[in-house]
Amino acid sequence: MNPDSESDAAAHLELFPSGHSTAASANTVLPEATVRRLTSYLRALDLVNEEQTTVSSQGLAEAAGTNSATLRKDLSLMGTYGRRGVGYDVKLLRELLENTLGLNREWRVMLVGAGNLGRALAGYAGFSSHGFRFVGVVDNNPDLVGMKIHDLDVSSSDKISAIVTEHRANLAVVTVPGAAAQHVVDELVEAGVRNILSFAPVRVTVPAGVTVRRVDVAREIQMLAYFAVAGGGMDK
Amino acid sequence: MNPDSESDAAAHLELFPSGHSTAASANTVLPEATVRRLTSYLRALDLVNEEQTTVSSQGLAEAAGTNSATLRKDLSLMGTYGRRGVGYDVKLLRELLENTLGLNREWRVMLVGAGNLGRALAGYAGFSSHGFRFVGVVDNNPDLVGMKIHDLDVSSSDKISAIVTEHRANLAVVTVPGAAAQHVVDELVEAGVRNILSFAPVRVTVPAGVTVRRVDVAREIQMLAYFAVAGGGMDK
DNA sequence: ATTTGTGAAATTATTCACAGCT
DNA sequence: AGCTGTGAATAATTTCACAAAT
Repeated sequence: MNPDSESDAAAHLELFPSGHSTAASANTVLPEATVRRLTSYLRALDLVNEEQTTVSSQGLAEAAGTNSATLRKDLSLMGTYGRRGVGYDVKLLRELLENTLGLNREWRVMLVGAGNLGRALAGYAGFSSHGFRFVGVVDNNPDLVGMKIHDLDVSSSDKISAIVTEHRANLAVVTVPGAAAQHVVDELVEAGVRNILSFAPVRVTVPAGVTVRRVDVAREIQMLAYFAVAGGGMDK
Repeated sequence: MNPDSESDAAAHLELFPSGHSTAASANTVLPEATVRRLTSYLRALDLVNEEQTTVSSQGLAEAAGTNSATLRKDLSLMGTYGRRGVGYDVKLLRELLENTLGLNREWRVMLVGAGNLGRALAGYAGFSSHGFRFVGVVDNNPDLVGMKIHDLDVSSSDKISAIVTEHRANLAVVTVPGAAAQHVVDELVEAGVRNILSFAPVRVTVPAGVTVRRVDVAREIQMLAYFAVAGGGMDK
């Protein structure tokens, strides 16, 4: 199973069950590890020299923190054609990655939870530059309702459904405490949201067809602690 | 290589190179995937009934979102002994997990970046409850210097080294913009910090022996977008 | 009667290495 | 000569399935 994804929506069937899966094009779902690296490749593309119109698997892989064989395998899964002896066209590759990742669409994001974390995310440039636009913010703290966060009015939490509908939100970011998370997610799902990024430190359950990805900060710092102790990065 | 870890410090040698790696006890470094799940098991333990003194691999795995075989394999890597026909002792298992993950130590955490994200993390209860204590906060925004964040005074960024030394910080959390990240990390490393959790959206380079774990929020939302599109969770 | 611990099998992911194109 | 695309080889991880323990 998928370690960070909490629904079955990401665990997919092979659409060409038998042998001939050569150059799968956009039909097969890519492995999660590959998708993770695709985001790195996209970011690494920003680092290539402005004048450079082409980039080698070697060069890009280094910037992205992998090796060239992995990169070529990854790209070949999307049916990409670089040019032998030359490399990959930078512009084309960026488009391919953006299309594959679904960043060419408009994602209308509903933010639930307007605390420090929510505010940090609402202001994060890395979202807006890739098609993610916040269309609504709610919080159940009355002190926050009415405040403005990056041009958006904070509404009361009982408006979730209305706002999702009005702005046709197709993605939600949840930054509420663990105790509130399941309830909030239920409401979002009920309102029709099928894609949720949750920062709450609990596992939530959702119906089939809904994907929840979780960012678990506590887990990350715990894993850091483990490798520090096990790997000798612990002083005294 | 390790997808989320940016130094070699987490990629370790097998300490018993040849065959007999049965019941590895605390000597071998665990696979990253196992460590990730250990954090889930620890969290799932909080969900077991107060009166329940023992838990089965089946029950705990379900709460943690895996299957029982994986859980038993994971625990067996730490040389654990549950009791056949009975299960695992809840209290003992929690201790084992905390010890293994290094959560029984005191982690003195230096926070660099006191923006919304930094403040959110400084106030996050999930840290303090597992041995992570913030000992200093710096920011290079003069407006923030002198402010208090959860009992800590925000200092100017040029105090990094002094504060790390004074409080013997052994872990740092970095929430600065990408452009500042490498510089900040260099200073932390120079000051002796060997374990860094970075939220900056860039890859940083560090000397061998220093571990950087990165939490990349942009990546997570992009991956969510991919699975939404590829998996049919995209309306219209 | 349960439930662990673990070899063996199956599956998945990564890396090698080189033929084939430019 | 340089660099991709990809089968084949290797490595890592997960799952099966059952003997051993209580």
